[in-house]
Amino acid sequence: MKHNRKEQIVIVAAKLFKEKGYSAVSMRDIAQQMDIKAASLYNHIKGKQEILSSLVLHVAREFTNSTQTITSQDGTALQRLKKLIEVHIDITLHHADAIAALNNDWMHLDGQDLLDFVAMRDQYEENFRNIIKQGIQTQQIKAKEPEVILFSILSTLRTLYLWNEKRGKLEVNVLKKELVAVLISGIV
Amino acid sequence: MKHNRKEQIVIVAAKLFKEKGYSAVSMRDIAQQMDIKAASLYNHIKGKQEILSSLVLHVAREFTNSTQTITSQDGTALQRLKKLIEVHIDITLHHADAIAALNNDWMHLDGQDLLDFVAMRDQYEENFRNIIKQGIQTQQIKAKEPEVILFSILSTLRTLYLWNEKRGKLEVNVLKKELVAVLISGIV
DNA sequence: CAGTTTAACTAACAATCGTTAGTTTTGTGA
DNA sequence: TCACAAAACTAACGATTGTTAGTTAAACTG
Repeated sequence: MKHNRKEQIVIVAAKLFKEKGYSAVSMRDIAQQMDIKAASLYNHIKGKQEILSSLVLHVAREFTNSTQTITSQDGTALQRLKKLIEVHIDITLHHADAIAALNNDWMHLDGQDLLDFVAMRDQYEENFRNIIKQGIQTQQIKAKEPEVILFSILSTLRTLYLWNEKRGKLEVNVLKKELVAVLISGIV
Repeated sequence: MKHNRKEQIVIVAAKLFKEKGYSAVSMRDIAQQMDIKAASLYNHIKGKQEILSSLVLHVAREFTNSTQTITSQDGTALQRLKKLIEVHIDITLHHADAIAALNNDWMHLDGQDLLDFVAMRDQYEENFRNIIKQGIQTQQIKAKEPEVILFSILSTLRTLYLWNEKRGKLEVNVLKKELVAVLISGIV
């Protein structure tokens, strides 16, 4: 199966990108990890850039789709915010390695891939921002600066991929509950 | 002044590292930004690695020193936590570019520099963790999992360098107040 | 002004980079 | 078993990497 082999390459590459970053990982590094020679990779992929864009755009699309689903359903701003956080956690845990590239290596995308990614990322943040603003309007959320809240929540979620492996992994539902509580209700 | 010139190189390099990451920035890139040739850089520095370690270890030491000052002074856990957050914000705004390398490129340090950095980082986190645990013991902090709180707060602080430039910079004291409020008291 | 250091330069090095071409091995289906 | 496709291989390419050697111009120091 050609599909299968390409996926293997992408998965292996993601792990290496996570450790050293896209630029510091060579095609020979990836090949070695698969017990083949670098030239053999090109039977399955067009080049290094394709590995990165497969990795990044695939997860970015998942984020985009999930958010649109949530905003199309009804519920209060706070309910949506909770749902958004939970979905973000799900995607993160399911694509732990790819998230690293999405966070740190997206700027090495080129051409249309870069434009597409930035557009999706902006749209995702805008969605998040609107839900927060809506929560402030309906007085479910008390703080004044929506940007600070957006920043705080998104930073935490985007860095989750690092902490989840570092720390003896909590059960998913426990993690969700704790994290939602801390992000929404604070700690005091 | 030799010192001055080296500092200039480090500052320029930090800006480039922030944009593309350590590995994607060549000595020729750095030189071009300073309007000299790459070979001329070596009149002032030993090599690329020295730029990175100057950058990263200097800021890491600032974090370490500040934390030790705070933990040596008295105050409740919550007061210390607030102070810690405020100092972290100060250092971040004062070394906006270097923070990027500290967050994303520390793994490219080598030898003793890498060991030193990891040790300082671990110690910093351990300090943070102890203050949170102390807050839970004295019941100033209500949440159960200290690790989730530590993760949430540190993630936000470590990503601040990205948001502060992106967003029309708030006045420092406003930013501190808002951020402390969101991180400590939540948003509902 | 003479002497010396500072900091720039040109040229080149070995190593490594992503990638291509051409060839051989492996596996599959008739 | 034979034919063909898939997937590995070797060898090499031009470009770029960090870095060194040797040289020259500018700037202090006596």
